[in-house]
Amino acid sequence: MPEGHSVHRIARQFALHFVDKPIAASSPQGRFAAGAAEIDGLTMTDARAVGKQMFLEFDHRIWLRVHLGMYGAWDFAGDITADATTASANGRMGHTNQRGTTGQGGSANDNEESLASIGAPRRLRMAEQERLGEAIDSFPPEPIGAVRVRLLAPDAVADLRGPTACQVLHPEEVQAVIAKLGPDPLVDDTDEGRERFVNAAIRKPTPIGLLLMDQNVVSGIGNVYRAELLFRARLDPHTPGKLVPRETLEHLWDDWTYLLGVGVATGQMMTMDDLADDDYRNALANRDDRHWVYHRTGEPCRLCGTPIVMEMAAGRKLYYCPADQS
DNA sequence: GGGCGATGACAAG
DNA sequence: TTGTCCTCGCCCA
Repeated sequence: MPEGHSVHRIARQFALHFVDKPIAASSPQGRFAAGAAEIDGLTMTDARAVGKQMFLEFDHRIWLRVHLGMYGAWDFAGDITADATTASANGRMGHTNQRGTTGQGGSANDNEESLASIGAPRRLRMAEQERLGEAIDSFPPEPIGAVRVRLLAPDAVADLRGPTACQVLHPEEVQAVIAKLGPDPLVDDTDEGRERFVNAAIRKPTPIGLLLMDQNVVSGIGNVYRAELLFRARLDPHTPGKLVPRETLEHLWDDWTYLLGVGVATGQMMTMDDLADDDYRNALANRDDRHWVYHRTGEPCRLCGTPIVMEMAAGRKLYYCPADQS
């Protein structure tokens, strides 16, 4: 379920608390026993995200590639970071609460789960959303559910459940995977990334609504950001890529860059940032009421009142305003 | 306590 | 286009 912003946040969690630490790897569920054995006892040397994929490096020579797919999740516990999410007037970008700080997280109506800081060792689930769980009474805690792989550092542990992909790769294999992916605003230089995206989209007969979801065209966009980006651009999702003006494609890239930055900073897919501060805060707090069109079938468009339309596109639900996006 | 949908991605036909 | 991977939270009884 996670779109690109979540994966970058998870990679940051690993960078903060697992990189440069020796890792005991295991597969409590058993399905990844062989892979876990390959990295068991090695030191994690890098953690990075490209689009929806995450790559963890061990001893500068071997990588673990993880893709969470629809329902994958990482459960962290121990010495980890819970990011504070604030929507205060001067704090839209949020801030990172390092572990162990007293963490008064922000105003009272913010998301209390995201805001709490981790004083005592706690569980933290990182998937499409982040949820702070109960304190643990011993370390490491027992795995919960079907854990494909457990990565245990001296003071922190990460359990992976339900991934689409989890495999050990050599450096050249990692390069091959990354080479096939479209640009990621947080990985690729902006000008070069924008040009790659535009060139990949501008001649295609494929509808722009499908191109934005194609990870070979641009990395990290999922069903929520797809719908919201198209609405923000007032663009008809059915428009073939070759009929979308270059400047509109450039704008889509720039807006994706912006939304991804907000998402990584706050942990929220906040796409209605041009509301007044009070409304913005309210939208952030109310998860069902924070998007322009996503998941709003039949509800009035926030701009023109026309009922939002939902249709299936390549097996996924596509939401748009038939009046504003025409 | 059962059924269903989900913020992916892929292969098969 | 459809089926499959695989898991969980939510909705409804």
